[in-house]
Amino acid sequence: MLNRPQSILDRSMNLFADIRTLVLSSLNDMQTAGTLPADLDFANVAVEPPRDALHGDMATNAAMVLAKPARANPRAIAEGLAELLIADDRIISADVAGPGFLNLRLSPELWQNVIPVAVTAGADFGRSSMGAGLKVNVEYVSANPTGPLHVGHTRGAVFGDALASLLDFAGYNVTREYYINDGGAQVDVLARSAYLRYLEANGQQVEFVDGTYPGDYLVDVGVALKEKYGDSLVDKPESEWLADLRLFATEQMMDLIRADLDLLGIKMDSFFSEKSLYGTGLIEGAINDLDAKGLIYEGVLEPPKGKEPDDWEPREQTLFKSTEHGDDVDRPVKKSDGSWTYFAPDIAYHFDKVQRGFDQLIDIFGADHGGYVKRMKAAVSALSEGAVPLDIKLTQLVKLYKDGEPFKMSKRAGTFVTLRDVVDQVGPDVTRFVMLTRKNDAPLDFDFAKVQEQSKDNPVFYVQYAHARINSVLRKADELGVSAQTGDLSSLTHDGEMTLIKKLAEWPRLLELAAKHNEPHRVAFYLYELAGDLHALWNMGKEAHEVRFLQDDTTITGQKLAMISAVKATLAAGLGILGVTPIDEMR
RNA sequence: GCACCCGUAGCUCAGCUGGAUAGAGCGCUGCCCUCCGAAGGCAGAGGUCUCGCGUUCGAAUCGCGACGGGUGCACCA
Repeated sequence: MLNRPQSILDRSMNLFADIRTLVLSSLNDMQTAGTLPADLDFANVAVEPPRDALHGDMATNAAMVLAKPARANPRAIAEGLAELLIADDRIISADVAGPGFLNLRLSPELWQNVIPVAVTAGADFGRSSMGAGLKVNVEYVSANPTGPLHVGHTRGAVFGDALASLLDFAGYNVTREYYINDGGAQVDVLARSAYLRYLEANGQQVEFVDGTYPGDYLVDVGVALKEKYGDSLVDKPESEWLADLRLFATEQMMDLIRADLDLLGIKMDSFFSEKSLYGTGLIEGAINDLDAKGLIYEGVLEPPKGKEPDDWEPREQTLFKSTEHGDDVDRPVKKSDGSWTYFAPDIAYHFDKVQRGFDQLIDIFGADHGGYVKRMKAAVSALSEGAVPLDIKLTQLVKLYKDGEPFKMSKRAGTFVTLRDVVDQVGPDVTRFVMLTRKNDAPLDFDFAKVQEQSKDNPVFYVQYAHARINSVLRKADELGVSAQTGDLSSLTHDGEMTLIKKLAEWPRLLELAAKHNEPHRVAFYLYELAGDLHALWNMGKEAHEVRFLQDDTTITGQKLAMISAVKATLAAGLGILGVTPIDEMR
């Protein structure tokens, strides 16, 4: 997806960026003319949609931002700037308002011009070169390979995947990665549980005591084990089968997880195994690197405060001086018996990411991992000497409801609702969209009945419906032998049309902001608003027949079809990022 | 006890990282609707942005301190 037709990239998609460029060059002219001092930082100069449409099309805060450093009256700067801007034929009016806002009104042609750009680009409309090909690693899901994915994983999976797509769309070179926690004690538990299912397959009665996984999903593994080993492992001591079963069961679980991800259309670029870090010198290498930086020492930690653990006693162990990189306390990398803590392979894994040459790292964790954020950031900061930023996004809990009642059961897993349960109920598109209609750090209520409702308060339906509506009009137009034409668009001047067109023009800017902040939910909210503007225009057509899309005059119809085609392209682009299929027809 | 996240309309949530009179959906109230083009439309009421101090031309947004809610605080992964 890196080689895009130049013609698309060359055309300016972002009208707000264009006008900002104009503002900046005018400010430069003022410097040349001596109206403004030479040494000014324009980084904070913004060109934005105004909060109130009555104020104009765009507003810039340039005068207010520069007033202090330039030691000048903001309104005076604004007036000087207005004079220069108005000379550009794209600007119809430039009015100073309030404390020094400069409200700009743009020519309708300029707005209308977004239509051919969107129509030509199609689902690539808004694609940006902002990321400049920087290599970003997005690590997400990374669930223990001990069972099927559950709802909590689902949110992380959807969020990570949409974020990866968003960054790709914004011009980053993205790698989607899954870290397989196949090195620790939980895999022993898995192997023992699989062994019980194996015994069961061999006709024995077994009991799942505490510390084993009772879920049905291991039944098949037991059967597969019987096929492979017959009864040769029955009554054998653990030491004879544990290693083999760890491997076997982990592979089976990863197949299960891959199948779960597949249900949501998620394809990882890379799976990284924790196990591969052991016995290969990679952990030692990473710790040595920290040691060489003077960040490893032998010491004794203070007891945890406020918890009064009864079994706590001071012990000397190998510690990482994470406090030098912003953590609250130093963290152990080795246990007192000399073996690695779980943190050590995590350090090695992130060291490996740094060494693979990524410019940025992003980890998606569940909210219950909030406690690891600081230490992971400290590790990456130390290992990369501050060169590689690590952003960690925590996804909050998902609360499931059915008709307003909390919903907790799962047939397959016994104790939790699986990803498959959810997708089977509502489908991948609804699952994905709903999970993205909230900021990642806000809890999410997911009501099975509500998300399938066909009404305005269901954003999934509302956005899909807009896409289908456009499609239905285009189909009808096709039957009438009329098609979109993007040459002259001067008939599109109605308020409702201009509102819609201006919303379209915001898309490239919004996309870049969403990518900059790693917030895919902004795309979902934008699509809802865009769909709302389209539906509003449609409804206006009941009264004002001149805004209906299909008119007797085929020239005018062609222009309107171009407009809704542009909306369709934008919806497709946005839904594509969210990983939701735009539908052509409501059933 | 400490750290992180959150606190915006009756409810569920946005609010573009400091801008103008704080928005949407639901719910409520009142009108309208059988439409190329079903799964609705328009309007209205509803706010001390938890509270207090501070930073400045300007704060829901930034800082500090309270208060309230969530999560986490091991040699577990």
